[in-house]
Amino acid sequence: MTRLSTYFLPTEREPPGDAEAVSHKLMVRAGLVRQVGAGLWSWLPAGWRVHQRIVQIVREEMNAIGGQEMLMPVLQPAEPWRRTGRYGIDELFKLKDRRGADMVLAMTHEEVVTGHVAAAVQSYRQLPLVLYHFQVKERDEPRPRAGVLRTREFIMKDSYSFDRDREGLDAAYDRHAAAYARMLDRCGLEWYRVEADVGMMGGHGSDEYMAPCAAGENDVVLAGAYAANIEVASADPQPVALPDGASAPEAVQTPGMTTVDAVARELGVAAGALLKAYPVVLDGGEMKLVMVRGDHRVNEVKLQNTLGQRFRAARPEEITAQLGPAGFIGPVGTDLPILLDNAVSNGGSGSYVTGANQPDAHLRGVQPGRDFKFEPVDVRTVVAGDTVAGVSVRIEPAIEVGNIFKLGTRYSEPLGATYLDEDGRNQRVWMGSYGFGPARAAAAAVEQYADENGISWPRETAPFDVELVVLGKPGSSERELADRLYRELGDVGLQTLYDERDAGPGEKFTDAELLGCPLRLTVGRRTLAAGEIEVQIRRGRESRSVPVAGAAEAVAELWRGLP
RNA sequence: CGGGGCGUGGCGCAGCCUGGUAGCGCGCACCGUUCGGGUCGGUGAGGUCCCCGGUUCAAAUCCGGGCGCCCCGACCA
Repeated sequence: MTRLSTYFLPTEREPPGDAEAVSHKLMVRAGLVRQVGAGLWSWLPAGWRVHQRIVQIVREEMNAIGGQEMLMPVLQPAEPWRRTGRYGIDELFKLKDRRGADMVLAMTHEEVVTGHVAAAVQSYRQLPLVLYHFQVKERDEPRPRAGVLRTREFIMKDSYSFDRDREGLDAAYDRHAAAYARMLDRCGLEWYRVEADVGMMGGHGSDEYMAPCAAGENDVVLAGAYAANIEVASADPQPVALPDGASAPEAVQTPGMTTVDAVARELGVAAGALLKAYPVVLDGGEMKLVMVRGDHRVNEVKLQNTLGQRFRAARPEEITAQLGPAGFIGPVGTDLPILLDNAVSNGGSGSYVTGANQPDAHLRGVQPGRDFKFEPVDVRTVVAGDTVAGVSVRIEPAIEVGNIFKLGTRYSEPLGATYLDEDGRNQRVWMGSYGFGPARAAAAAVEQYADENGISWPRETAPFDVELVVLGKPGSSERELADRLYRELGDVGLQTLYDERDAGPGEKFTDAELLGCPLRLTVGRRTLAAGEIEVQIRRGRESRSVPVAGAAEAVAELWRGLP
């Protein structure tokens, strides 16, 4: 129960001059957050209420799957991070204590939680376990952005599952997925679960929870039941018109034409009828030639996963030495291993244009298989126009609000988390980790539901259930009734923000719609004459009236039916 | 890390090019007015012009260096 006249809710008429994202502008204007430095934010009282509500939803759903809440420190010794090989991560904040010991500020808590389990768990009888906490994470991001969407310090729920084996992990993972679906629904978000990159750490599977919105930093590929992060998405390519084949490749002069567009225009063929060469050098020094359609782009994450090892783009002098001048290279006549993207058709009657590995020349009439040997791969980035099972893909920006990950023995091995099974044999613990960002969930809700008047919170995450606005001068009969209604709203369990400031109606209405509580009650002369109170539903701004008698209960009933 | 931009009362901005008493709107304080969509009038407070150095009789303004912040890209265990 909160009176606005004494509440710290500094609203602004103008957004920060440097804000771009809707959530950034509105969360600052509504008085929810304030910036302290790049990627560093304070949560003011109303904003913190939102954060706390989301935390509580997550807590309830984690407890429902048997999670046990605990707390681990942000400041940690560096040693376990060295053991797991994560000390070298650029984003990891590193510091020394007064004795000169190396310390880190944790970006996640695998090292510490696994250490506890390693020390305390000896028997299969102590497994499985799900441990979690809400704790500050520190990440020295190269580029914080968009208000609280990408920050250097943020609170995350991270949970960790510990099981005897892969089957146990799979079950824990599935339980988390079910919990995540419930918590995201309760947060009122539109969301997708998408296949994600498991990253260089290997691992056994990963899904991301994405909230689509304009300010999102990730692209998700959607087609019917298919949903994947564009980093790992696969789809069937849009068809392309190919020139007829020839009996053999024929060289054509293309002076100075080093781009796909220039060559396609000169030869009068579609960009997709060209083969683009992307030479890469593997960790061991071996060079391979990756080929994709001219209208496609190599997806480095997919290529990484295909190669199964680190790689870098070849340097111009390496390209010249092994193939030919950059801009004119191709797969014909080279001994390099060739990886050909699946979007390139082979076996048909059509043919492609490629670089000739000679200055100012391309080859046309090239047919994969006949003119060069290759290994088929899927390494391109999905584009609009592609299809999955016949359905055209949509590509939408989205915010990652959660990520679940099958770690396997990635951490239990270096940190020595083992147990004895029934036969007395030492076995490694199988782990999963599961993150969720309440701040991002809050920002995503702002992004998804804001209108030209401000924020429109989902029912369960709003800072208050109801904002009660009283009009009329201090001491008027409206004030008296509103004071009573304020108490009654509390009695029926509604969290209410009471705007009893000595301010004009316009200012109060504007502020209420900016803050975006699901319901706004107005006590004023106009409807009071008819024995009624106005209730505005923030989302859609539809207004209706309830009788003064029994108003609080009627409002509570209305609130329960909101999204 | 590459590219671009910004830094002037609490917020949003002008002034800088062409050096000469620091301005506007909103907000804030007080008085009156008004009370269903940021009402109106009056009075007033509030600024190391990001920092350091240089040029100059004189620097918010010109020059050099630094710091901070934003946007695009790269990156994002």
